[in-house]
Amino acid sequence: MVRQKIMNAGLRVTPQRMVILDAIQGMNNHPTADDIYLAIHPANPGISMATVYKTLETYVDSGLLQKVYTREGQMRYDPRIDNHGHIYCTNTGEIIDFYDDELNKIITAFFRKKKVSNIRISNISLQINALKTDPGKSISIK
Amino acid sequence: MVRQKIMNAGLRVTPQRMVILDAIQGMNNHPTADDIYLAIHPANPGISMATVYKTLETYVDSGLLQKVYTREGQMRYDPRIDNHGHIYCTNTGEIIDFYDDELNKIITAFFRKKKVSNIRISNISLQINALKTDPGKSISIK
DNA sequence: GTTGCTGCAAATGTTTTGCAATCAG
DNA sequence: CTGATTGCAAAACATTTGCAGCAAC
Repeated sequence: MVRQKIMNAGLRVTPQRMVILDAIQGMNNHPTADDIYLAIHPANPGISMATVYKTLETYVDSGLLQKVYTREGQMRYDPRIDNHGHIYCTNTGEIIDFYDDELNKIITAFFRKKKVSNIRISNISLQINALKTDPGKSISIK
Repeated sequence: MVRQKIMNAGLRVTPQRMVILDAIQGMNNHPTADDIYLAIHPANPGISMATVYKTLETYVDSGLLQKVYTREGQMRYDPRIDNHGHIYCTNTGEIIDFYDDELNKIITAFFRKKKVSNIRISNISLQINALKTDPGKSISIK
């Protein structure tokens, strides 16, 4: 399944690429390159940091992953590639996915009726900055 | 006027702070720390890079500036602190401000009617990824 | 066989830090 | 006067690069 995804993206299938793609798909925390390296290192001590970086960049270029820019400055990677937003918790540092179909439709409709000139919009996402009231519990928007 | 803003933020007024705040307010390109350093350097060769970084960070903490996270990884600073969005031009690398009052109202209304639990939303902004059709010309959304 | 991928170590670029001297209030 | 701010140089950190060897197709 991971192998298929890599092939479909037109990339060569290597053991390193399979391990890395598999790892990031099992995480839902928007890991950094280092997070991924640490996660795979015990079982794959031979895979280098440089390979992790190169592979992630390759995946972003191929559309298998998205990059998420953070307040802290280092890049994070996101296995979800649909048009979803992110909730940045100011106090806990968490980045939580946010998706709402209705809101997506509203925003899409809004831009469709606007006169947009000289650009082709490829994707629109929402960035929500928020304070987590109780850091121990999870949040919800329904 | 710059002096007043610094005082109102509860900060000590120093020549360096005045120069830096004045410089960034005259730019509307979301400058990096380096951009600001280069802009002020000719007239103020004594102001160090470290001071530029410390001062910008102080301003962000005090709410005088916003940080903008970029695809390229380095931080940019934005003198606009209202709830505005950014258009990231994939091909030119530009970051253009986007503000629409109607859209702001739509999004605010949307979240007001939602059940939001365990967070207090402080600010919501839109990130628009787009391709500039003609890199020479400017873009518009009306 | 050819092309692209990997790992290493070194390089790069940005941002932060420790600390003594200086300045604002 | 006192505590905050500055400048310097060094350090820290994330990410990229060059290149020789190796692996995928």
